[in-house]
Amino acid sequence: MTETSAVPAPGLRERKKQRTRSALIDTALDLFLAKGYEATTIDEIVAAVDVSQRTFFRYFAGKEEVALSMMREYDQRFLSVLAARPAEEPPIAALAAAIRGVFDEVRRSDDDHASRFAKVRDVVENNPALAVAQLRYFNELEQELTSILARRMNVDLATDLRPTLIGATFLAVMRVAFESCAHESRFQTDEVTARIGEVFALASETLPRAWSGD
Amino acid sequence: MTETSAVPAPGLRERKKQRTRSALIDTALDLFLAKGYEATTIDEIVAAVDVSQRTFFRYFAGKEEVALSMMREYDQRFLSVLAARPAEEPPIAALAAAIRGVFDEVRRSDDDHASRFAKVRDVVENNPALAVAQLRYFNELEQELTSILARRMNVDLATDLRPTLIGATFLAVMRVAFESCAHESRFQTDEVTARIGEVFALASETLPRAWSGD
DNA sequence: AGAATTTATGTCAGCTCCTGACAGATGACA
DNA sequence: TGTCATCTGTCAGGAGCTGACATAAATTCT
Repeated sequence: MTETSAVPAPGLRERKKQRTRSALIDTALDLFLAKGYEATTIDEIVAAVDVSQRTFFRYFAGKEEVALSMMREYDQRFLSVLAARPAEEPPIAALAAAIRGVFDEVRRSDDDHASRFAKVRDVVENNPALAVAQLRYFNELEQELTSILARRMNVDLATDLRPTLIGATFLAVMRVAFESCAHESRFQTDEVTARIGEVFALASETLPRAWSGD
Repeated sequence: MTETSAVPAPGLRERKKQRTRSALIDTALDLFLAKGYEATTIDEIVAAVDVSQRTFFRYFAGKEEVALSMMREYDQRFLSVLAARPAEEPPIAALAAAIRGVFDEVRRSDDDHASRFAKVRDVVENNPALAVAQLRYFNELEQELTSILARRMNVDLATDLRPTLIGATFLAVMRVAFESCAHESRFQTDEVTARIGEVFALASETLPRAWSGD
């Protein structure tokens, strides 16, 4: 009953692909949770799903990707929500609204997503290599984010550094919020959104003061 | 004439180690510049230095480390300069002063350092994998930085998120400065310091406004 | 429906990064 | 000089990842 418009019929082939992809993600996450990320080998994952190793690497560029592929989906949603915000809105307000929008979507979606999300955060928090990979994702997100901001502010990225500055500091603040949640093992969406609100308020109070030379 | 106290005599063994370490770094960087990072294999590096592969991995945890080991040294200097700043200084001012201090040191040191620095930035900028590793370094730096800030501000890191916020945004701004330099292939220390100054001024003007809801 | 074409998957062979275990070489120190 | 600690080399092997080619399956065409 999930209807995404402009997609007449997924087709058997496409459905099978989605199924294997999901299977790979789920069993990988479960194995990571059970045995740890490093200790889990790709051979074990593909054996459990009953596909060849080569197939795995056609779906995911590497072992990290399968763990973080979901994050990327959320990032993409965030960006599209942001792009849809009215242009008159000041940058930080638009960013805050976009974050809230994504969490609303997640909350409304099937429990499946929420449980996967919790698993991913759990796995990532307990593994340095994945934390690094997550940094990379944040970095990619930052680039897409700044280009959207530049469009909104109607300036050129190469000559005007303000979109870059705002995007970078915004994501830094978000990162602080997420990490403080992780540090206290608070992964429920309600807790996370609440924390984001707190950190946002704190940032609005702290940063202007700090950067104006106080 | 560089005197680090409490080091009576380096000893032959220690000197040899330093020599191998330096040789590995230099030849690695040169090979990276000549053939590219990915295309350069560890076997080639150790062959050029005439050491076994096993030895390489005893000096560096991985291929990335040899390229970025220098960055880490600068980071350490930055942190120690920061720790030495007077406690009355506001956080951002102390951070700015520490950055300036490190660049002064670099400028005063042998040309060796400067040329290595240029090589490193060149190699890193042209390779995604290294850019990722650099993100990791930035992240480690951030943690050490925030704990120093917390000590300066005399608060607890776990309960007061302000040091984390300030540290994260400060490094974000520095990153913007560095990346804008790299984007224009400006690696001279004078150019970099000048750019840092500009970005700092821009941040002081932009961020307070953005975060106070303008 | 059957043939033709596209596309996903499997197999295999091989490269590179990285590690553990053990043996040999070399500087440190009495 | 001889003992000891430490650095280094060699070997074997596992894990991640890729290219090339063949097979199987789904889509499209006739």
